[in-house]
Amino acid sequence: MNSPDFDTLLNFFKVLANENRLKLVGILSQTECSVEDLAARLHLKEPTISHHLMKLKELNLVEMRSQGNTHFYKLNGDTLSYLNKSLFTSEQMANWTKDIPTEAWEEKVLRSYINSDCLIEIPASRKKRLVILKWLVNKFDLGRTYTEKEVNEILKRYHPDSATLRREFIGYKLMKRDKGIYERLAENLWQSEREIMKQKN
Amino acid sequence: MNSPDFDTLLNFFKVLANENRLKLVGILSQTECSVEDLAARLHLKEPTISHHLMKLKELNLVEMRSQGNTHFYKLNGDTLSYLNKSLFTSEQMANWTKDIPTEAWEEKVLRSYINSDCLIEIPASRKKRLVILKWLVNKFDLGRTYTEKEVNEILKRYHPDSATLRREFIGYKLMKRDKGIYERLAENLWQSEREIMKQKN
DNA sequence: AGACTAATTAGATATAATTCTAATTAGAAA
DNA sequence: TTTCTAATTAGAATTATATCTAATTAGTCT
Repeated sequence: MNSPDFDTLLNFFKVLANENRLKLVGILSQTECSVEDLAARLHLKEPTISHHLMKLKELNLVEMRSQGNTHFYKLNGDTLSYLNKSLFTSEQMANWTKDIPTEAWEEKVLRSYINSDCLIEIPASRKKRLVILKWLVNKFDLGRTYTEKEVNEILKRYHPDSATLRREFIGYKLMKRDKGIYERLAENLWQSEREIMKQKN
Repeated sequence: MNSPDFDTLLNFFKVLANENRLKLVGILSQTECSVEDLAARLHLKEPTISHHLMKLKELNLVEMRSQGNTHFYKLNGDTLSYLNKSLFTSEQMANWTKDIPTEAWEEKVLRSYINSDCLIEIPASRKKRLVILKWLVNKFDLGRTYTEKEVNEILKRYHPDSATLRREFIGYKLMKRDKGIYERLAENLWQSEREIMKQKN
């Protein structure tokens, strides 16, 4: 029995996020009831109760049994305990976000600072600058070295202030410099975003 | 640590019964995020995110930490697991209904068939008739016997058709008859409502 | 068959929730 | 100080939800 997906769970919360429906669940957990009876207990009209019971039934939270004209409803405890079982484990919640791209914000930053592959301006905020620098450092090959002149030449294709950008590469640990020779660093050596954010803007 | 009450739980469902808020919980369970970042990921404006985060914060579902201008939010896992722990036990749910009177429907029936202590009409439906008869049988003392004539006299105070009512007392097992002598039966000997409903109207 | 009962469906209205824009606040940088 | 940035608050507009009355359906009783 696998755990419920995002939509099922959302639906579950929506159905239970109503005072009278939650009370219905409470009542039906104790006893089997007719629509008329439930209407009297909650001081609502029968159509309203029917409407709520429909929503509960769609989720299999209640079961119905007919006896003549009367429809008796009761709780389906199995469904409840199934839904209730470890809904909020980390893995479970990670699943909900699987269709939400993590890089949405970075893409937005790139779109707003880069026009037809050219850097319009160097962002003032440290966080946004990192996004731009990560994009720029991709223009350099991994595993080969560059002289300062070479680095400047490549950077100038994107922005005139190559000196600042070159210095920032070092500051953000996207590149290392040894005796005037530059080399791109692997992603796992970069300063974590978390570390960067601990500093001031 | 006692379990949450009805209102807390209802609030919990209301807060989680929203697609974007549930997604926020999902994202924040994986990583700490700024408002700006969350807005980009969910394609919503910052004020909207702020608004949702407020609701989550009121329930202690998220925590906030400031760093300069930026507010970083993350999930408060403790609250989640507290709320998630055995919400739907029978005892728990029984608690929700403690302020809902069980007899609401019976009272409604009484109100509609009895006017200033007089029975307007004998209900056609078996279920409602039982309610009326239970009310009527209270007019007789427990532990003493009545002749048929005495029973009729008392019943006539409430409704002219005493014969029918008297016969129904026997049918519903609210009274017993032995050689023309009637006696009221204790409640625990009555036919259960469940039994009565198994019969047709 | 016709009358009655309980439940449901349809449609209208009232209430609540979501989301936006614009204005405001608080902190950081120039 | 002034400017900029990120977050929040206020207020309006859209959208969704809950509830009711009236009409319909299905089952019973006479």
